[in-house]
Amino acid sequence: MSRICQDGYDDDCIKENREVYGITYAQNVLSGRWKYLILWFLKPKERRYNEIKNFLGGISQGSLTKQLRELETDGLINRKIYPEVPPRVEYSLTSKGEALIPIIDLMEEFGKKFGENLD
Amino acid sequence: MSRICQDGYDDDCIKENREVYGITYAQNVLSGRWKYLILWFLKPKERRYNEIKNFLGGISQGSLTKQLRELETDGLINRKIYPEVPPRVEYSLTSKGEALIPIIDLMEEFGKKFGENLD
DNA sequence: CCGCATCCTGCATGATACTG
DNA sequence: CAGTATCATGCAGGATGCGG
Repeated sequence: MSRICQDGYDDDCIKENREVYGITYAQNVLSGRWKYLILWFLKPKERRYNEIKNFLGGISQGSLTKQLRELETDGLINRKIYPEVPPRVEYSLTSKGEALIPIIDLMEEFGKKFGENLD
Repeated sequence: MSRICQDGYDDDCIKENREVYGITYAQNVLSGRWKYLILWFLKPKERRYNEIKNFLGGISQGSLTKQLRELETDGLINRKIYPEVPPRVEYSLTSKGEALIPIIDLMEEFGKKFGENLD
């Protein structure tokens, strides 16, 4: 999803969205098909690139790398490179990323309670 | 954002995503650029179509109608038509929609605490 | 093993015109 | 006022091939 209110907005949008700025910000850093699941998967412990990829199943390498870079840029995850052969890279939550976990947990509860089948 | 795991998934994706099914479901019903803000705006009381449109500022009529229909189809909002001239339509949260409010509130808090400027 | 570069496609959204 | 219909478009994400 593209970021909200960067262009084409009018004064009402500016005024009103300042009130709900936090919602828009959270939505922006979480925009992306796989980010909720990635954060959820990193919740218990750090994970390697291929662990995440196998967990997500359907994601392409290009997309996974992109989502991980965005999460890193937004300060939600750490990326640690181990100079080994073959290379090893481990991802983990930052404190900012951990602050999103309650949101994700609530979403999980909501879906368990209200979710029907997706098809 | 398109719905996750409807096609092209492999067995891992099925197996693993069942664990996090709720997250995916919540993400699906909330997919759309304006839905969080619409739900937040409906939180205090029911609102008319044009109230929502003015609040959001930048949205087009076509997009707003589409998002409202999706929210209605997913059972998050009610749509009440008053047979007047000119016509009046009021939208309000269902109990299912209200169940999402804690999530939105947490996102607002998160953004207030961690958000930088969007540009 | 963990990427990056490139190309391609679908879909969400916007723009615009029209209507009961 | 609250839509519907149609068309245009930008961008997220997938596919594929190559690289340290």
